[in-house]
Amino acid sequence: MPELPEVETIRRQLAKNIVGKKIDGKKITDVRRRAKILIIDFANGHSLVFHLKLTGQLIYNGKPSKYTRKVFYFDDGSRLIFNNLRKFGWWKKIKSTKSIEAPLGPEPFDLELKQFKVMLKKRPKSKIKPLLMDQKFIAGIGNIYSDEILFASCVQPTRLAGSLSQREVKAIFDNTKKILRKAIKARGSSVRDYLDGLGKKGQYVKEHKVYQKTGENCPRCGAVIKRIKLGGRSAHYCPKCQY
DNA sequence: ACAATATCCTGCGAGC
DNA sequence: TGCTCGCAGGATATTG
Repeated sequence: MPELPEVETIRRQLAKNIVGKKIDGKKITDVRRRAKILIIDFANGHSLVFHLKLTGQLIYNGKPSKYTRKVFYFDDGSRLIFNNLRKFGWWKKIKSTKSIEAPLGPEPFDLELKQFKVMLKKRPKSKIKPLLMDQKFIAGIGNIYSDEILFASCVQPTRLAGSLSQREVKAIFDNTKKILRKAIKARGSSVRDYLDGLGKKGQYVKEHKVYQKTGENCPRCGAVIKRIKLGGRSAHYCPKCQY
């Protein structure tokens, strides 16, 4: 499930390989990421935008498979394949990315603690996990990293934003950046379908403490990891050392 | 303002 | 073996 670290990994790899090349005579000037959306900019101001959703893959010089929905060819003969097994992902060509970027919340790495506190104050009745996953609230966090961030912060996913202590808010803020940073270093989490921009698996699954660890022992206190449904999503947490 | 649910789609593993 | 069922889930629309 590509979230911020996975899309950022792909972005970096693609940027290295395709900036300066051309598709249909149009020169690529940049490869950007906003939330979980990957953006390829062209010199004429137009962009190709991709959302990988659950099972999307963007692989530079990848070998097409039965799930390859689109292949982009570059002027040097290299290519970019877009795989989309469950067809939730999408891509399109647009003239401006403004309308796509406008509704999204701030990027975690651009965020300051003070601002984060103000954001939370506006949503006191929201449960913290669904809130962290709300792209209009903060960009790029999905089911995996929200579970891991809350575990690291010792906060239960059902806690209301307004009930968090200053200390807990700071922990969530710090752990968000820390975990996302570490996950990018590991090239993301290949739980099932995700592959990076070169077709390789991300290594961050090894660092998962609670995500999909239902029934296993908490690495911090030994209690049994629990799974609950929250807004149609599964939340994994330790009932003993997350409060 | 918030929660819960269905929806899109396909593969996989469990259970019978 | 081969069926059915539940599950995985990002974002959105809908209903409560």
